Order: sequence, then C-alpha cells, then structure tokens
Amino acid sequence: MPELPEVETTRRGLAPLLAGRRITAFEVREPRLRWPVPPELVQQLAGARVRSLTRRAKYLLLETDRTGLLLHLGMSGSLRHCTPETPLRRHDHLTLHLDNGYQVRLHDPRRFGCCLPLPEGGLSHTLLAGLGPEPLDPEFDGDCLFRRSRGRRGPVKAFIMDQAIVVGVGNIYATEALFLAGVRPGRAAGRVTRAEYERLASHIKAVLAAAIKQGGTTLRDFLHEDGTHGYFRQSLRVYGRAGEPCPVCAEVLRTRRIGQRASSYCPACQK
DNA sequence: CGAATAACCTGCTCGC
DNA sequence: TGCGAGCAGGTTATTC
Repeated sequence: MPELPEVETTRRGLAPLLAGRRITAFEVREPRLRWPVPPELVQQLAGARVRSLTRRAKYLLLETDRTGLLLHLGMSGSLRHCTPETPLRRHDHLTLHLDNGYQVRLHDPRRFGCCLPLPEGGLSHTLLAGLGPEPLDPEFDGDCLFRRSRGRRGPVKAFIMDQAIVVGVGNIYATEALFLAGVRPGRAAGRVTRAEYERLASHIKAVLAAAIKQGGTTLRDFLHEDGTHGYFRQSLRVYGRAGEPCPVCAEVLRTRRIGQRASSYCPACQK
C-alpha cells in the first residue's frame, strides 16, 4: 500500500500524539511479519519515553530514551491511533499502549511490514544503509538520475522504483511521474535523455508533494492514523485507468507488465 | 555489477 | 453459489 506520501502522512498524524509520551506496554498479538517481531522488544519498550517519530524512505523510526522501533508498512499496513474501546480488528498485530490511555495499533493483513528494534543512532541500521536520496531533498535531481542510469538496460520505471537510486517511489507514483514527464515506462533507463530525466525528477517531486498535501492515496485499505482516508486517488491521471481515455489527448490508455508490476501509460503522450 | 525471478502473505474480483 | 486464477501499494534473497 504505502508509498512515501502515505508513510509521511502517517508520520505527520502520529508524531504529535506520540512525542513525549511514555509507552506503558508493547503488545504483540501476531509476531509473524516480514521478519519475526523479536520477543525481547516487549520488555525493552515497556516504560520507554518517545523522543520522536521520523521517516527515512518508507521506514518509520520511533526513537525513545531506550531501544526504538524501525517500522515498515509493507503493502497493506497502517498505523492507527485508538482508545481501549476501539474494537480490535482482524490483523491488528501490534499495540503500543501510551501513558495517556491511548493506543497505537499496527494493522497489516498481508504481513509484509516489519517491526524491528532500532538501536540508538538508528540511521546506520542495515536496512537503511544503501538507500538512495530522499526525493524531496534538493540533492535529488535529474542529473543524479541521468548519471546513475548510464549503461543500464532495464526499464526506466524499475530504475526509479529502485530504492538505491531514489527512495519512496512505488508503483503508483512512478506510473504518474512517467506520464507527467512524457516517458514510456518500458524505455531502457540508459537511453532516457538528460532533459527527460530533468522533467522526470521534477515531476517525481511534484507528484509526491501534491499527494502528501492531500493526505496520500487510499486505494483499498490505507487509512490515516485517525481512520480517515487520503484524497489523492482522484488526482491519479493514469494509474489504474487502462482502457480509459488519456486525460490530455483522449487516446486510450494501455497497460503492460514491467518487472511484475502493472504499468499504465498513454501511447501518444509518452515517448 | 545489473537484471530477472521467486518468495513472503491475505483478500478481493473475475470468469467459468 | 462455488472455486481456481490472477492481481494488489514492497522488499529481500537467489540465480544467472
């Protein structure tokens, strides 16, 4: 589910509700996530005070005065702020109990997410090492895409979804940015021109920023920390619209599979 | 090194 | 109605 805008939306909603709170208990209902949730986390987190909730790529970093948590929402995960009266749903796997009586629950039907201990100075974690630049940082631009793409024969869509190249761009926003930049998803990354990468980088920034502004994209199960949904779905131009007319030229949008993922595009607008 | 594939899961939709 | 096939927002591990 969640790409960068959905993770950032979650972070922004939850950070002020967590900052400074003491965790009274950490409850593991289902430890079988992407990797097993280590049992010792239950004891390590009980009594810890939350320092901050930050984000790197699609990971959330919950830092405390002790061991923290490294969270990933996978394909179907979401974090929700609840009261003890909020009915427990199927697939509510983890619960953080807070000292003000509220709770934060991780809900993840497909269990592709993770919850791992985050040692102090957590950015050196192996899962975070080797990640590319944040797309909304100024250091990410068309030039770095152009330079790193030379000689690569794989499709440009897989290239911009490679977290070592730039983080946070998943299937929805890669599809949208390629449409906005006028580049076909199946083009070899090494054959995309510098000018096209300049357009691509600026559209990646623009589409992610716009999606964050609208609270992310809710397709099926992504919900905000308060249970409401994101509004960016109505702004999607081509994702999930194969067979419909192109919003720019009215040509019928097509789809093909690239790297096991559906990729819709306009055969007229995208070269 | 880069690229393609399988694997990890549940749930929903579609076609027969 | 029932049932298998295929598909879904991500990432890692393995293989060539």
